[in-house]
Order: sequence, then structure tokens, then C-alpha cells
Amino acid sequence: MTVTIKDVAKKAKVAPSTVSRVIADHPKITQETKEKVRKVMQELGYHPNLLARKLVTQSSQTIGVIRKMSSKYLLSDPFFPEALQGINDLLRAKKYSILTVNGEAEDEIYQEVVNMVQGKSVDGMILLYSQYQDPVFDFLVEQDFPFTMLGKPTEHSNKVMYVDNDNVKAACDMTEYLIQLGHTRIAYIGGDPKFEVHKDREQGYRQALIQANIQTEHIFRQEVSKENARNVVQQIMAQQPRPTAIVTTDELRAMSILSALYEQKLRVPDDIAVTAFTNSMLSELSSPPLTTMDIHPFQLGYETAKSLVDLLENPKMMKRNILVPATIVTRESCKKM
Amino acid sequence: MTVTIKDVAKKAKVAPSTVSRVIADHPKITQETKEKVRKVMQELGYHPNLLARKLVTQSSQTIGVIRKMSSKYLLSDPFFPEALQGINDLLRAKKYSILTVNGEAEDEIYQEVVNMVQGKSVDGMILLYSQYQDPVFDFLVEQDFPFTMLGKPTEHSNKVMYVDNDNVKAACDMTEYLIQLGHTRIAYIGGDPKFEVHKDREQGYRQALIQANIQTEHIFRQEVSKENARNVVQQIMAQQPRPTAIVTTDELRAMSILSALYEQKLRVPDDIAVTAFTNSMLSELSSPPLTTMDIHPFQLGYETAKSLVDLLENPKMMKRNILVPATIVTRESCKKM
DNA sequence: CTGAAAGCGCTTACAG
DNA sequence: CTGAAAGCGCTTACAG
Repeated sequence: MTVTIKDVAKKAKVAPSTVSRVIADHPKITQETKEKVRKVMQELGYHPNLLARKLVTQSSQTIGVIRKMSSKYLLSDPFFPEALQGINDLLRAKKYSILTVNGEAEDEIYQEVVNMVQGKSVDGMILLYSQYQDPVFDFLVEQDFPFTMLGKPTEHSNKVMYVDNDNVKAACDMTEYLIQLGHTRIAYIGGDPKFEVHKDREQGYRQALIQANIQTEHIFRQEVSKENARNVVQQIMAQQPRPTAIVTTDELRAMSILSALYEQKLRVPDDIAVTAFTNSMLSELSSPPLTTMDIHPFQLGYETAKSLVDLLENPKMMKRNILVPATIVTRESCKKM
Repeated sequence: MTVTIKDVAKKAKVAPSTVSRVIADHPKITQETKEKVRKVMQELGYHPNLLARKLVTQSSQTIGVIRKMSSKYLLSDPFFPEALQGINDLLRAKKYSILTVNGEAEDEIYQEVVNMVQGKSVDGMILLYSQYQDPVFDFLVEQDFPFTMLGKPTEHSNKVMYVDNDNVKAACDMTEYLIQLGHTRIAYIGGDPKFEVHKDREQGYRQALIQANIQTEHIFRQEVSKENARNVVQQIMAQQPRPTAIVTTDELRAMSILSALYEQKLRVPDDIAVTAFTNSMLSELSSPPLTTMDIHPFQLGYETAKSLVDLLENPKMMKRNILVPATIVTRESCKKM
């Protein structure tokens, strides 16, 4: 029913191997035969079966992209679509397909990853998160399977290639920016430090305070939700003297805080300053627009994919990690004290 | 190097076909042989090569999910992650893998889709958009390739299965809601009607006005951007008498409008009411929280995937389309006149 | 209940 | 420059 290389060969009166070589545009086939074969391919409506090619070449030309939704809010974080777009663009250019895995349940993800690797469905993997004691990570390291991470690994960092911002520096820079604006009482609202990114940003915040000789730190760790935001805002406002600025680690978190402040009729930036990370469209569209650390999600994704492809093309390459500089974009959510 | 079915067969002293049957848990193999073979599989660390299986069974157990980014802002629209999650969950449960295609350039997407179909890389496809005269759509219909759409097709709607809201009704309901609140001058801000969803929602808006005997319609079609929002708000405010409510068709659009109103120091809902569609976290987190038409993106995605799997399992099934009811969620962005 | 054989649709040394 | 042959790793009638 489907037309195969043999059908083309028969009709063109050549061997199947010749047809195969024409498909690959092999240099040693005469222009004449190529044209003849191509004409027949046209006539018969032939299209190579990729599955068969993959089986014989032992290469799937496919990359698995693993995303872990540790909580519902991560689903909406605009960081991921932008990073995925970067991965997508690079891989498309390099003729790789993308097989996605995303889920909440750790063991579901783990099982899918194992199947993909063992079943030879992918040539490499990209992990979109970095978490302490992650079974997927451990499995890939143990199998010595090619993969790269968007985010700094918590261990084996000499064996694994990753792409990340310098999150310590980024958070430190953001906090320093607020200090320069005259703030001295600055709160920090981030996520669970079992994720490397949150651990680093907390540390950056602390570092800035220390360097500025500020004694009191205000660290809040929470899932993003409206209720949590109300809670934190209440706690912050109850302090004497109260903080005048809030560093948050992403846009949804920042929006939840803006929302809680709005309910309390607190004005941003007049009553309190708020900052975010990521710099997607949300920072620009929120009211007021958010001063944000632009971590360049697209480029992070792009470079993560590029590192993986480089590794696949040259398995013996020296490992290298890439740090994408993060830059502050100032908008109306902060002002000089 | 990699251990195959043959290696297992040899060591277990059975035929390769027997090993294959053990993997498939074939009922006619004795428990005894099964155990023997499984033990050897364990010892050797055998894992079936999925590529080989797919080749011989002529089935990829993979679905292609096509997303088209007609503009940058669509990248950040929280509708998509939620819908994709629904697709993901259903397909995982049914043991299908997901191959994603997304891009801006129409011909790039088209080329990838053709390759996937011709190359037998996928068993079916899901289209996450519906657009007039879309080459991908035409190709799939012409090939009679199994696919379902999230969104109502512009043509061939008898041949194609789709899942959607009743967008005419949803927009009509939303407009009527505002009318019930006492608004009579209501503006509508949506997207290009070449996309079916926007065509329908415009129509629903019109329908509500007609039913309420309101003569003047205010329709704005625009890409989402801060500048466009400023522009539209300016136009709306310049009218005499000016509209007192704005229907927008998604959350990012609504946020851009809130943002422009905020700049103009116009208060929502006191000076003007604003509504949105989708009802992701953004509606809840924006300031003020948005009254939104909940279109249940997760369920839309889930049902779209389910329809496709049903079709694949039973190619002769009667076509059926699914409409997911949309429901208004009221929040603080509207109030009685 | 199990095995021998053919075949899925391709690629790639090896000859000539 | 092209062909015949083997093989990628599986599954599945067909026998027995």
C-alpha cells in the first residue's frame, strides 16, 4: 500500500541501494540517475519511512524535553514557553524532533524517561529544572546518557553540562539596586530551596544585605497563591519598622504580591517597591509595570539545546557550562526613597 | 553492545519469538517459561527497542501536537500550557508519546507536518488552532490523516472532529452579563477574525447587543501590545458618550487594557468595567481580579486528545464534535452601574 | 505451547 | 558509479 524504496527501485530500474543513495544525495551518483530516480519518486509519491531509517542508523534524531510541574502555578509561569521556544528553534534548525514529557508525579516522569532512554526513542535529553536528589537526574548520570540541564545541577556538576544564569549574582544585583534606591529594609519572597534556583537567589539576596551592612533579613518561602500572598503581605506590613521593598523571584509571585497590596490599598511604588524575575510580557503588562531581572529565558533554552547538540555531535567534547548574563529592566514598580 | 531479544533468547535457551511473546505477556506461554525468560532479561538488563517494534507494527504510538504562534504574545498566553496539560494527561494515560511542533513561519510548520505524516512518525495529529485556509489543515484533510482540532474548523466541519466552546454563546453571555449590570455602551477588543475563535466571539458580542436593542457597537481588532492597548483606550475614552465596559477575549489582552487604563488613572471597575476569557491564574492575580469567561482549557485539551485516541482505536467511528460549556467567573473588575 | 522463517523499510560496507 | 547482500531489532502468521 505505502510505496517503499523497492517500488521506486523497480520502476526506475535501479537497485534499492541506489534509491537510498539518491535520497541521501550521495555525491557518487550521476546526475542522470538522480534525476531519473527522483522523477519516479515524484510519480509514485514516495516518502522515506523515518522509523526504518532510525532503526538502521541507530539514531532517533529526537530529543526528550523533561519538565516537572511541582505545583500548579508553574504551569502558567511564562518562563517556560519562552525557554521552550528557544529549545524548539535550535532543535528545529538542527533537524531534531522534540518529544515532551511533563507531569507532576515524580515516578511517572521517571518511568517515562527510563522508557525513552532504554527504548532508544531519544538521542539526548534536556532537563528544565534542577532539584536536589532527583531520580531522573541520577538515572541519566548513572547511564551516562547525553543530557543537558537548564539550571545548575546540585551535584556531579563536573560531569554534567548546564546552562543557567548566575542566580546568586542576579539576586544580589537586584537587591543592590533597591539598596541604591535608598531601601534598607528589604523583604525577599521566593520558593523552596530544594530547587537550586531558589537556593541561589536566596543566597544572592543575603549577600547583598551583608555587603551593605544590613543586619535584618526577611525571607519568605511560599508556593504562589493569592492566599499565601495575602499572608506574606500581612506579615511584612506588621513589622516595625516595616520593609519598604520586596524582591520576588518570578512574575506570578510578583503579581500575587501586587494583588495583595492592591487589596490593602497599598500603592506601588509609593508605599512599597516590588521587583520580579524573568521579564516576559507579564512584567510589562502588570499594573504597575514591574522592574524585573531579565534572565533571557529564550536564550537559556536555546543554549541548553545547543550544548546538547554539540555534545551529540562530538561526544568527547570538553564539558562546558554556559552562564547567560541577567540584566535589570527598570520600570515603575520601584522608585527612589 | 546493546542487548537484544536474540541475546535473551540464546541465554534462556528459547526462540526469539518466545521472548517477544513473553514481553507481550502472551497468554499461551507457560508461567514457567515466562519466569525463566524474565529472569534472563533482568540479568542481561534487556529493554525492548521501541523503534524496531514501531517499524514492524507500523504504529508509532506517537501524536503530533501542532501549535502556531501567529504572534509573539501568543507565546505567553496561559491558555496553551493548560490545554497542553490536558492533552498530555490523556495521552500519557493512553500510552502515547507527544511530538511537538511549534513555530511562527507557516511553511516551516507545514513542512514539519508533512514530514511527520509521510515519514510515519506519528499516528495522529492535534491542531491547537483553527484558521481560514490553513495549508496544514488542507493537507491533513486531503491525506485523510487522523487528526482532531482544538477549535472549530472553518470548513469540512463534517469530516473533521473538533472540540471547542460555543464561542458565539460565550461572548454573547459575557456581553449580556454586562448588560444586566446596567451597561449599554460596551466595547469589544479581540483579534483577527481570520481565526475562527475571534470571528465567533465577535459575532456573539454583536448578537447580545442586537438582542438588547443596543445600536452602537465598538469593535477593535488588534494584536496584544502595550502600545495597541494605549491606542484603543484612547479611542474608547474619546467617544461621546464613552463606553462604560470592555469585553476582551483573553487575559493578556485584558491585562494590557488594565495597564493602559492604570496609566490614564482610570479606575476599574469604578470608571470602566473590563472582562476577559480563559480564567487561568492570571485573572485571579491581576489587579483588580478579572471577571472572566472560564473556557476550561484543560478540559478542552483533554477532550481533543480523547477524541483523537477514540478515532485511532476505531477509525470507522461516527464523527462527533464536543462543546465544552463556558462559565462566567465573576470577580472585581465589573460592578453594577 | 514453542520454534523457524519471513518481513517491516531502510542503510551501508563490500564488490566489481 | 551501481548492485547484491546483510542487517538494524523486533513481531507474527504458519507449522507442529
